[in-house]
Amino acid sequence: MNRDRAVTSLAALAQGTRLEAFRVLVQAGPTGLAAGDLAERLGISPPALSFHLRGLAQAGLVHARQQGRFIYYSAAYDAMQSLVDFLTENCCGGAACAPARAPARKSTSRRIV
Amino acid sequence: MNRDRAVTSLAALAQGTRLEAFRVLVQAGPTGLAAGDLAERLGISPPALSFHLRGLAQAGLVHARQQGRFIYYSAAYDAMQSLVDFLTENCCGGAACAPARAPARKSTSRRIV
DNA sequence: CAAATGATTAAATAGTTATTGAAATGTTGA
DNA sequence: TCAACATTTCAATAACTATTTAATCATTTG
Repeated sequence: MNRDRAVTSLAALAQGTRLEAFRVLVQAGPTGLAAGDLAERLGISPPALSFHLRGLAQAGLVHARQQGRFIYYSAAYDAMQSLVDFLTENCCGGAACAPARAPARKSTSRRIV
Repeated sequence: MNRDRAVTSLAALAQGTRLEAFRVLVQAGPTGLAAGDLAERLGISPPALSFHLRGLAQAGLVHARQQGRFIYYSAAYDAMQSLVDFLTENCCGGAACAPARAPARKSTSRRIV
């Protein structure tokens, strides 16, 4: 995992329909779902689903396999785990993360967010 | 954490400059960095940084505090952890989920606080 | 108060993304 | 082969995102 791949993966998940599709596939398990079933479940048109699945597949977050006239999509758990590992690595400069969980200091400085 | 908040957070991280900014802040620790220092470090203009920090702040991934004329930005570790938890929850339909839930092979970095 | 500094906001623009309907591709079974 | 079905690709458009320059806001200091 590197920055560009992480951006691609994050972008793939950073959209309501795709995040929902991915989560449905995660819960569907390794067998996955046929594209048509997934489209119906999400309430979107087949071309719309195809567009979004393309993004997820390019990011490596879902796998597709053809079975007869159906194409089954399933979640790529390992890719998901790689992304999570990347996001959480080098936290706190590699040092102990304890300081990060210290309550926000009530200094004279003004909190603006 | 819900779907919409997750999408906002993922979108905030799904851009090279913002992901890089966030990672720099994560490594900078709880004190964070002044906006100017961060802009210089990333090699982008102040307005560009302001635009990107706004996205990260709205997603709750960074905190800002004013100190004199400087505004210090720091990573919100707890928000990051919430996102990671959301992404990995309900994995495999709640059933046994060895592939995705196994401890990270090369590190123990999944938890960041 | 005025000047200087750090940062944000505004306006304009180029580039990217999502959505829709129509057409095309590929697979199965009569 | 032909008809039916599942899915994808194409083309057009609307909406959103990122970047730039100029202007504005806020804080400190002379």
